[in-house]
Amino acid sequence: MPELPEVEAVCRRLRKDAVGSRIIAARVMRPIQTKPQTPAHVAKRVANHTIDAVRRRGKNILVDLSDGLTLHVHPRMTGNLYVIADHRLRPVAARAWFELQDGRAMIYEDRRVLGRIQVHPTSEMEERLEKTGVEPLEPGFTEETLIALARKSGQPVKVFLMDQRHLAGLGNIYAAEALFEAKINPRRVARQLSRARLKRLHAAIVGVLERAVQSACIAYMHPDRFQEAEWFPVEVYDRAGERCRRCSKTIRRIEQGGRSTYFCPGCQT
DNA sequence: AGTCACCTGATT
DNA sequence: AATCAGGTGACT
Repeated sequence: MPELPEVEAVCRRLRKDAVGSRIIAARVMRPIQTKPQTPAHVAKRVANHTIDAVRRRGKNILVDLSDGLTLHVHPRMTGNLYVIADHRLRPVAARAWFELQDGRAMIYEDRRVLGRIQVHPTSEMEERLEKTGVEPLEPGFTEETLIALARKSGQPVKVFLMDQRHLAGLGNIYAAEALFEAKINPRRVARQLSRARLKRLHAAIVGVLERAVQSACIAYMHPDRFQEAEWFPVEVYDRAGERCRRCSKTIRRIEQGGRSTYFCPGCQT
C-alpha cells in the first residue's frame, strides 16, 4: 500500500492517537523482519517508554520514544501502524502489538510480512537514513534540485523517480501518475530530459503528492478501513487497455526494473 | 541495470 | 495452478 502519501497519513493519525502515550508492554508476534535485531529484543527495548513524536522520512515511520530511542518502521508493501481502542483486540494480520498505559494499543499490521521494525538510538537515525533522498514535499525540493538530480542519472526516468536515494517517497503509482501529468514517457533517460520537461515534472510530482496526501488523510481517518483506501483518481496506474482521458489513446503496460509501468503512448512523449 | 528473494493473499 | 501486487536489498 504505502507510498509517501499513505505513510504521511499514517503518521498524522498516529500523532493524534499515540503521542504522549506510554508503552507498558510490547510483543512482536511473528518473525517479521527485525534483522539484525530479534523480535524479542525489539519488544523488550520499546517497553516502558513514552511516545514523544512521530516523524516520516520517505516511506519510513519514525516513532520517537522517551530516553532517546526511536522505533523505526518500514511498512514496505502492506504494513500499517495504528492505534486501537482496546489492547485485547487482535486484528487478523497484526504482527506487533504495543500496549499503551490507557488500555489502548498501537498495532503493526502487515499481511505480507515484508515490513521491517527496528529500535535504535534517536541520535543514530539520521545517519541510518542518510542514503534516503530529498523529501519532495519539503521546501528544499525545487526545480533546480530535480534538474541537478536528473543530470546525474542514466536511468529511465520512471526508475529514477522510484529510486529512494534521489527522491524519498515516490513509488510505482505516483511515479507513473506524475509522469502522466508531466506528459513524459517513462522510458526517457533522466539525464536527457530538457529543463522545461524537468520543470513540468517537478510541478507534477508536487501536485500529485499533495493531492494524494489530502486523499490519503481522508481515507485513513478510520484505521480499519485501510483496505478501501483506493480512492485517488488514477489516470494510468493499472489502467492498461483503457482509454486515456486526455487523448483517448489506449493505456499501455510495460516492464521497467521488474515492475509494471503504465503510461499513455499518445500524450506521454 | 537487471533478477531474485523476502511473504501472503487476491485474481486469473 | 499460475501470476500478480503500491517495496527494498542483496545478489549478479
